[in-house]
Amino acid sequence: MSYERNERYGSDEEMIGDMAEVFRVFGDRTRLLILMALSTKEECVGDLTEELGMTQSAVSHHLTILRQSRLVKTRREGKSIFYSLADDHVEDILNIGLEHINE
Amino acid sequence: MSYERNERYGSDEEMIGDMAEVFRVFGDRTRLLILMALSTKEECVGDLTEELGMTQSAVSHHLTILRQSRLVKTRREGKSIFYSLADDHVEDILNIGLEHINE
DNA sequence: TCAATATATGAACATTTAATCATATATTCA
DNA sequence: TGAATATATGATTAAATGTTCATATATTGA
Repeated sequence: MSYERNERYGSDEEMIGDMAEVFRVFGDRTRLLILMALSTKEECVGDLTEELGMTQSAVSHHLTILRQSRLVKTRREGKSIFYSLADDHVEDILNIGLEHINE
Repeated sequence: MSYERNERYGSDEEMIGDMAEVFRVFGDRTRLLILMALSTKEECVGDLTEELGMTQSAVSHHLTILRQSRLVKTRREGKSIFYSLADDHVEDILNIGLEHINE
């Protein structure tokens, strides 16, 4: 395997930086729990908060990070905001991480 | 997809924690560069150090982290220690991260 | 055995990160 | 409009992380 520069990136540095950032976002227990919860169904912030047993604020901060990394997308319905995985890549990454630790 | 408990793990908590830890290790620019360098060939610490343009100490600290996470393995040859990727999973994870940012 | 070379380790420091608390911003419904 | 509910945001703090510097531990060959 060789890691060639992609057209979308002006430099390798930039590409590596983005890659590291994505992995860093996955590298948190709470965010993994959120992503796994969302892998079966979309869910609103309140339900996620209850499920995770942490403060609403903490969950919301993590959701912001996940949103900024484009790993999740949102949909508003009345007062609630429903979160779901942005695309199939997210599950692929979760699965490969799972495979790795279960090797 | 559902994330069921694996036999190897006493609890989901433990499994999630391990997964987060693996991703966290990938979530660093320098470590990604090391892993990518090692994806084509084994390499000793000195060469990696030169290639990365950082101090030998910094590189060594990162290598320790990679070793502890079992992402790389080592082989001594005289005074040099050669590092290489531990298994195919490592490249799989790199590739999927690369795919994600190039989506 | 001693000097030279390659690598690892520990302590210190600066930066980043996650959690919390308080509060702001929607949205609904009476 | 105003109260209630759901979510987001900003400041603060404690803990984790990456780098550096100094030094320790192998290994080789003279």
